[in-house]
Amino acid sequence: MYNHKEIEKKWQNYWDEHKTFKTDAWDFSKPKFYALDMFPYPSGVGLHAGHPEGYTATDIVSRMKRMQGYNVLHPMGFDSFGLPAEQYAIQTGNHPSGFTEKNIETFTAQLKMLGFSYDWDREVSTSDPSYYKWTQWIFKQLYNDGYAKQIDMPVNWCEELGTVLANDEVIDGKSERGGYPVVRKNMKQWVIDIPAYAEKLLNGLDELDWPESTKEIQRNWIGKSTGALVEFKVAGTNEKFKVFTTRCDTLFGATYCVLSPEHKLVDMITTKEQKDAVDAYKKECASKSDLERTELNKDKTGVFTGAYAINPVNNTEIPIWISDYVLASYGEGAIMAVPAHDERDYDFAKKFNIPIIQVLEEVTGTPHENESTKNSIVAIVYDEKNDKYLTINWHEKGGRLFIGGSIKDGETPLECAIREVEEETGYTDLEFVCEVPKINHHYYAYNKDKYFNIECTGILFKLKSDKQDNRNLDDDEVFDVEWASKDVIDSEIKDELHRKTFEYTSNPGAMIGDGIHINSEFLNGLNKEDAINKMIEFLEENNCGKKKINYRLREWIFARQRYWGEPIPVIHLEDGRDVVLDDSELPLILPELEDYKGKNGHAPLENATDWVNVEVDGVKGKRETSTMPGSAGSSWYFLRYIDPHNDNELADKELIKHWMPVDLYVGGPEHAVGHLLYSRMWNNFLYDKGIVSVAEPFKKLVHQGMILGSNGIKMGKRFPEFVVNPNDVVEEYGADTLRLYEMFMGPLEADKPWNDEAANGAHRFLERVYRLYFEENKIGGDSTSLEKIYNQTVKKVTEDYESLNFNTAISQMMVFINAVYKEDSFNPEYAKGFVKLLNPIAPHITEEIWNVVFKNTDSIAYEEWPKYDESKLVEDSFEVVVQVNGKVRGKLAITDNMSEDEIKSKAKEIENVQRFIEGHEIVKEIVIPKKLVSIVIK
RNA sequence: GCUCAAGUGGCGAAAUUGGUAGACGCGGCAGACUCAAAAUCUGCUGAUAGCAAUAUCUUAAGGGUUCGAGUCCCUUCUUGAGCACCA
Repeated sequence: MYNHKEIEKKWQNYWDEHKTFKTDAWDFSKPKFYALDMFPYPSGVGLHAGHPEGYTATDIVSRMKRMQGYNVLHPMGFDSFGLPAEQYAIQTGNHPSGFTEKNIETFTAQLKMLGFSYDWDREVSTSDPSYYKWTQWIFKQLYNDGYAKQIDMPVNWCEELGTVLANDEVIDGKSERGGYPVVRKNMKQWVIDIPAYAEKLLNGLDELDWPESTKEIQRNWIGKSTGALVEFKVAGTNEKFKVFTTRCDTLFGATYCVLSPEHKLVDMITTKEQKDAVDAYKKECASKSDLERTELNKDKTGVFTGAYAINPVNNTEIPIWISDYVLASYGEGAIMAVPAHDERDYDFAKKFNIPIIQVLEEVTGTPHENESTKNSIVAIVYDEKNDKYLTINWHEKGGRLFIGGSIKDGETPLECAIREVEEETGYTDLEFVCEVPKINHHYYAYNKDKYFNIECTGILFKLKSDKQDNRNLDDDEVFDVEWASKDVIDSEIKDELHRKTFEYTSNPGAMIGDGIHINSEFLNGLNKEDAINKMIEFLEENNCGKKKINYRLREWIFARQRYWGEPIPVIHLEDGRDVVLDDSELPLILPELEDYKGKNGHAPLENATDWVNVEVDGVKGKRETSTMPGSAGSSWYFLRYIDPHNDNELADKELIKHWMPVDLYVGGPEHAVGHLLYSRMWNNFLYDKGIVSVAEPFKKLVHQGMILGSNGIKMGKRFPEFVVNPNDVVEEYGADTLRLYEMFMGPLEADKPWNDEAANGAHRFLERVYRLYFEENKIGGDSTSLEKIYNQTVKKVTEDYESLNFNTAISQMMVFINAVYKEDSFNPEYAKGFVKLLNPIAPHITEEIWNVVFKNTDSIAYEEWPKYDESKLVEDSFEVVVQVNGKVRGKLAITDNMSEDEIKSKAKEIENVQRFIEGHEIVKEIVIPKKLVSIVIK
């Protein structure tokens, strides 16, 4: 039995005293490797079981890279501004820094207890003035360049928390922290103009080695959409407004416009008659929170303003409505509505009886030369009582169809449909339900030997009664009239036009897809893409619109009415000017307060009157009292680690150039759009300023999964009996076991339930290894029979560490140890090699073996990583599988120099194979070298 | 509703380009050691049938491509994540 407590303490002390993992950042003689963990918020409860997972992953890679001769930067720090420390301060009246320091101490002790190879001399914490000096300095650069600014904007205001929240801190209209209601409110706000970097942030993603899903989340969050601005004049006035649309090709189908209720123009254009209704509606919207707005999103509401807009392409006057389905914050806060080709507009138009004009029709069938054209209908008659549809069955002459026919001169589609149903089936008692979008169909008529291109209207009827008059058929119309269920229709109606029409009638609504334009003058006949381009050309020529790219990404709200954050280094002067502090005045240190709670949503810093009131060049002013959000300090910490004690700049440029980007970054997926986007923006900005050498800070990113309770549910307050505390595991089994087990549980990225028995199994493996080295004196001999498996193990473990597949690396090491047990001994070279392979995962036990068994005085940390001999991996004989018709029927041992024919005949000699091929004709024989023989019989 | 990811034994999971499905571990069963237990070591362990050799079935369900599919294609279901009136 090995004493993990003694051994782990011993080596942790050794690493501390010898500063084993101190990195000389200026040593450029070796290749660099920067392995980074997302630094924790030092809460009062200490590390949970999930923390060590990601930290162990980077630690394993760091330790291997050191042994492979890299100069490794592997730092740790603390994201120490934030709400819990602030609430502690409010409750106790003490300054939060003491609380924070104490928590950092606890965290540090716990991290050391787990044996991570951090260079502790590089520790940073974001609440340390020597750190936030540079956070303020970066803010100042953003301010000077116009990216940090104050704007009047609607914000997410949380009354309970007394602060403004960023979009990603609001979930379903409630605050992420605490779940309190959040309402929209207009306020003057500090923001960072992250949309200015939208294009760079979007393009930068392509080159990154990140999980595809995370890149996709960021792409969606940035939400680029290419479209056009179209300018509408308001009839009878000089007013104009712009709309953003991605579908300017449908402009001929615009039958109304909608302004958001907050739109500037609303009051100016509303007519007297409509004023009361508009005002009431505006009031109703203002009192709705985001939550209520989204909850009600199915049912459209809105009010007509009484005003009309002039469609610039055809000078048609169309009504202007207001509705909260149009958001003030996106695009121009106004839209043109094309109900025929937009679902939301369709719903709205249906509800308020606004006309719908189809300007795009779907194309079915295959075009052909010399087509005749005509207009047709497809009529679908539904019998509600029996849940069946009226069809005609031509049998082998043309299969099953609905009722179809050509529109005669002077006939409307509806009249035609009624006539055709009567002529072909005799049914006359029909109720018209709806007409669906027209389809442009190409087909060949056998009976007439002609190609046709038709415009076809689909019409849906309900059968009112069985009343059936005499049919009026042509001689060649030989078919049966049959009622068919939906299943029969799905399987038997093959004609594309009829299927499509049926689909349209089953879910009536807007036609969203591509097709060719109709009712659109100069766009007629064009597809969507060509029509968009042509329309943009038209708009630009006529000065009433232009191409435009819009982003969903909003400004990053950069101020909180809280105490425990970085002060914003700006003074508001009485004469209206704002000035930013001189570099020499940074850091602007947080003043101590008597009361850390702000009153009625006012920032706590307003209480520090001595600090707030200042004079600049004889002009009185007040300091900004909002502080920066938590995401400020974490947006650049990876740069500070490179040169953490530099007083003159955020980090030495030459060092940044050498060490950036981060080679491996591991952290939870919950930061996909917050921290990971903000960091990228700051780094891109600093890159543009020439301070950082690369635009993208994190080359490779991996998200660790969650460690779930043994009940398969997220650990937490809900099921406290299933919460695993890493301290307990270290106490019982040791840090090496915790590290090994968490890495063995499954793939790093997956969520995995904890299992006490399996953790014990990991400990058993370490015991097994320990005994092999210490108790049984098994080291010695030449053990050539282990040659292959040893080399395989070195190869697999090295590759798996590199690709972060730790679970399979461990499994391979277990296979190796099992083989050694069978062999009863292994030679010193393999024994040493294995200790090195295991070291990154279980550093304490392997240091102990290296020191005591192999009598080394130095740490194993910088020993050379084992190499494998490729030639030892190659087998000289193989077991080949013999398949008959794809099923394994036998196995065959072959040597390397056997010819294909030899293998084939040997395969056929196998008794069990003969049983299956006897009396059958062999159709084919396939030989895959070194893998299998496949015999195909008839 | 839309987008993405995933579904493999009793459990956690393996399976380079399509080529022996279930490596490794947990749990279970048996044996050795022991007065006994624990620990340890050794063997067996997807299901069904059979003394066995072996056969049949089996990677959420159904279909397809292929000599051969966990892997590729289509349809459906389930779970998780993200977005949610983004014009």
